[in-house]
Amino acid sequence: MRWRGPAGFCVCADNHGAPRLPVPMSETPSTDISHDQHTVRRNKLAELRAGGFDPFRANVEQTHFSANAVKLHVVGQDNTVTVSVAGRLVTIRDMGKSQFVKILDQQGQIQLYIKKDVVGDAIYAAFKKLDLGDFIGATGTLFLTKTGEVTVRVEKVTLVSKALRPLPEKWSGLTDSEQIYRQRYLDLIVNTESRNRLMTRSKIVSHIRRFLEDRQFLEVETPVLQNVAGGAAARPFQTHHNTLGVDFVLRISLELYLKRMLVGGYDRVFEIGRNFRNEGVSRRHNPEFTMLEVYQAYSDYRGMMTLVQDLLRSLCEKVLGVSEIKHAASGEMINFGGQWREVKYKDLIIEKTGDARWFSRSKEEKIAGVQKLGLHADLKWEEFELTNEIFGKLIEPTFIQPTFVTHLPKELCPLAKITPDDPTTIDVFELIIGGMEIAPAYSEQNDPDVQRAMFEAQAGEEQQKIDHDFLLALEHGMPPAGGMGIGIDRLCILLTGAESIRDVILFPQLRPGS
RNA sequence: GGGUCGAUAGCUCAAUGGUAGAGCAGCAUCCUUUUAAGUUGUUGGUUCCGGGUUCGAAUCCCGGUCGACCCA
Repeated sequence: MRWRGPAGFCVCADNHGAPRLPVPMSETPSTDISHDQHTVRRNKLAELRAGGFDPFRANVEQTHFSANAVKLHVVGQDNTVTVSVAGRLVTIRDMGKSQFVKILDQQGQIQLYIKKDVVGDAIYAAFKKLDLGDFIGATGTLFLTKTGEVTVRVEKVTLVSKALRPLPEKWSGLTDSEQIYRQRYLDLIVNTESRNRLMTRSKIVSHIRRFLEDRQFLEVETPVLQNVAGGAAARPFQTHHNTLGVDFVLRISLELYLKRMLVGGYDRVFEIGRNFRNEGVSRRHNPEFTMLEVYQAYSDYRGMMTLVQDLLRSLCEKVLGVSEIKHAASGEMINFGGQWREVKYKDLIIEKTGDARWFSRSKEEKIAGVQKLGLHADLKWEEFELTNEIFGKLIEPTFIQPTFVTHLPKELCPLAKITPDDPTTIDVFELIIGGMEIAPAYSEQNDPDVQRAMFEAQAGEEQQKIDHDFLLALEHGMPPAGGMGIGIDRLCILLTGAESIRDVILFPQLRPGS
């Protein structure tokens, strides 16, 4: 049954149902508040309600998103296809008795053309009272304008939701980074680049899921609240469960629970989940960040090499539609084709230090060597940390093209298998692209006794941080496996050419505003 | 945690110790194919907050808040 508005409303003359734009009952400007846009809009809202019109409707017909609608137009056949679109009013070009306006929906913008003699005086007058930012629904036919833009010739139009605050300036958008992060929704409305970048992130994550599922990997979800934060070396956030009366920490890694899944017989598993590290905030670090971890039984780190190459190539091709991307900082093109470079960690260090016997030098000699390279050497650091300073500061940033650095010192990760012919290194790789660590992968340690010993050595005086429940799981037997982690945020920085991790996170962590 | 820089109208930005301005947005006006539409007029300020210096502070000094970048 058709809804009929009370007197004073404009209901469309057609028989399609819903009431359309309201016609204000009276002009009621009293004091001049024209400078205060919020008040002006509140007054318009009150006028709508006083007229019995709902400024926040339940729904409106939407047959097409903007880009899909535009595709329906056939050149030379104007006004043959009818569409209903909906979105936020972002541009108004008022020409008196007709207007071109644009609305923004998930796919972008579409232009609408509304003519007084098509919709009638009352609807047209009401339409003129709409504000930038309001949500409207419109139905009409597609035509091509003089300048060649597919446009909806509006026959019916409905105010769907009133905006009480003005939009940021349409040309420059938002530039204040603080406001961009705190009010991301505004950034998404007015900054097309942000919109596209963050939408690309969604597509990347979605494609990763499909890619892995196609290869028989199962997605699982493991606990965020944990008794022991394992799988990485990082300070955890602490929290408390009231009714259990127990303190928990937020996870810093997905690793130990996913390996329990291998024990449980899930041979190929992955999780895309949030990790939390109570550490610094920077262009490359957010306290909460998203990791992909993948485990494949009966594979090893070399199997992960193939997997990650296939995955990244697939992402470039299917999500970005390219085979190489531009490295934002250097401008160099990163090529994802061919066999990626593979080099041993030790060889890189020896090359950089020019010292073939670097790894048998004393700690004092290593400190001197680090300083000689112009780096800060903290006297408290262990020997492997001194060496790794060279890697992190002088080697890693120079690898723009995809590079597998293999056989890292065993102290850098206690969860990988020792290299059979070198007891000082582990069977792992670190994939470097664009000067960033993108993906570490291991031949996973599955000997419970070796694992316990490595945990104990790493924990030092903090033996309570050892996850004994995980070791118990390993004693039940875990298949050999290759495992890999990819920092999704950094991957998105790389693939979208962003300058900061904050640009690929919808709501990056900030101090509370005032 | 340290250093550097920044915060002015709803938004984007001017104003270098002497009357806080412009564009967009808003308000009002003209305009029935515009593309940052155009036209005429017009409203709008706790210059981040708190102190200080000065006849006088957006501007100089001190402290704080928030942000960006660099370093740890």
